[in-house]
Amino acid sequence: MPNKIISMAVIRRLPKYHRYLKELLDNGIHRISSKELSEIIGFTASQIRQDLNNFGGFGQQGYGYNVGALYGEISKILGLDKKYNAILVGAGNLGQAIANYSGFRNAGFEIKALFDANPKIIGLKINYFDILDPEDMETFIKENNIEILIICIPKNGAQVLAERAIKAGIKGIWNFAPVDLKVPNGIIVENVNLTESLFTLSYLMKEEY
Amino acid sequence: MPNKIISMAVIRRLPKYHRYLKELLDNGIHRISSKELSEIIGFTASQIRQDLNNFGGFGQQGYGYNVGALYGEISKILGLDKKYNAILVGAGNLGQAIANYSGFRNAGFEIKALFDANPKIIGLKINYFDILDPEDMETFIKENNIEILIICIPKNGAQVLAERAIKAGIKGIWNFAPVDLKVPNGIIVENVNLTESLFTLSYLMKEEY
DNA sequence: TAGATTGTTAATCGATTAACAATC
DNA sequence: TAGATTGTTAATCGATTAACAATC
Repeated sequence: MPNKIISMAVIRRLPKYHRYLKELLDNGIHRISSKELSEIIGFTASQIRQDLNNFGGFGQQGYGYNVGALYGEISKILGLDKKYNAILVGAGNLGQAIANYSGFRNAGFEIKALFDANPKIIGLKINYFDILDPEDMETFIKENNIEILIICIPKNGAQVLAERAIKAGIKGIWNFAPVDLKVPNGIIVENVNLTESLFTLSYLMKEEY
Repeated sequence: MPNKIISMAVIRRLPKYHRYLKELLDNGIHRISSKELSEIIGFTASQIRQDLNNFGGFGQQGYGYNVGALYGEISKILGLDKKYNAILVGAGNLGQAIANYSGFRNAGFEIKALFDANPKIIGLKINYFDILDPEDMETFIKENNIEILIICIPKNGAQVLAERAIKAGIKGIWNFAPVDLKVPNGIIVENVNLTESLFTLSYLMKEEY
């Protein structure tokens, strides 16, 4: 199929549908109309129908959407029906926080090892994760089918690290370093920039609303 | 001044200008045109001029922009010319990672205390932060002029926590709990939803680009 | 002055909302 | 069947890009 191009605006709403549908399911709600969903998720009913119809006609006229079925569809759309192997580089506070968050593993993202340049912790096990030497990263990526690199080191080493991991075969980067990585076509980078987020809060607090 | 309304699209670009201008300054570059900046930041020159002109005419025809002056202007626009007192609730892995990130303090955001419901750590000091009892949060907010609440607890307690803190006087919430908080007008919420970010990466990796 | 580059208006593009025929 | 609600087209709104006069 000649994949229709989906705008980033739509893509960034998908995880929110996923989250709210899960909540509905947990609350035993099995059927919902775009109008009802709009009231709890905060998008317009029209936008919800437009968004979903980018991917297929999941609803039924006169009825609405089956919550479980729609949840399943969106899970598939998000690629959550497969497993991903990941490694995390930079086992500091933030790196360990992310590694230990069980939600990611439950969603199919398995962190296979942590890497850290600090010789004092290389070889240790922290919360069931082996801490390995970054020198050995490429070999590990190749031998363990690692698709995702999670970058939790300061900004200075991030670009070089990314390049090494890409050369070794990873396809996606979840980047917590405050730097815009330059990567070849086909490599996906998703940034989490905490400073940018905090500064946005600061801007909005300054305005007199 | 009857504040012109700035779109979120523009607002979310501001921290990026701030970051790149800082980098230019650090590299000893004191003058830049919108065209040159566009090449390093990845926005069009036209967009850069439009964005900046929402806030003032910071450039000079025939010359471009003075990097230091523009950096100062954007710092002010972001509200970084003042200090903010914050508290963080939920001193787990993620909470401690955020509390210990020195960049925030350097930018004027001071975390005055951590709060955690775990009786085993209440009263302790972790990395210079007092761990306090959440029971005492309201009093602490009032006595220490706390403006920002950082939420690092699981989603279930987040809404109630936010309401208590708002009643006690906080104005902004930096929310790491995967839930959309309902807050009164005038209270600012900035969400960091790691799961949504990871799922976006997953979606993009699934597509054959 | 001549050249460069901004500030700003106008044109275009894309995303959201509205409307309604199709249909369950 | 009648009522409800989708899927989808058309209209609107907003954001980005292009163009150029103003001006340093």
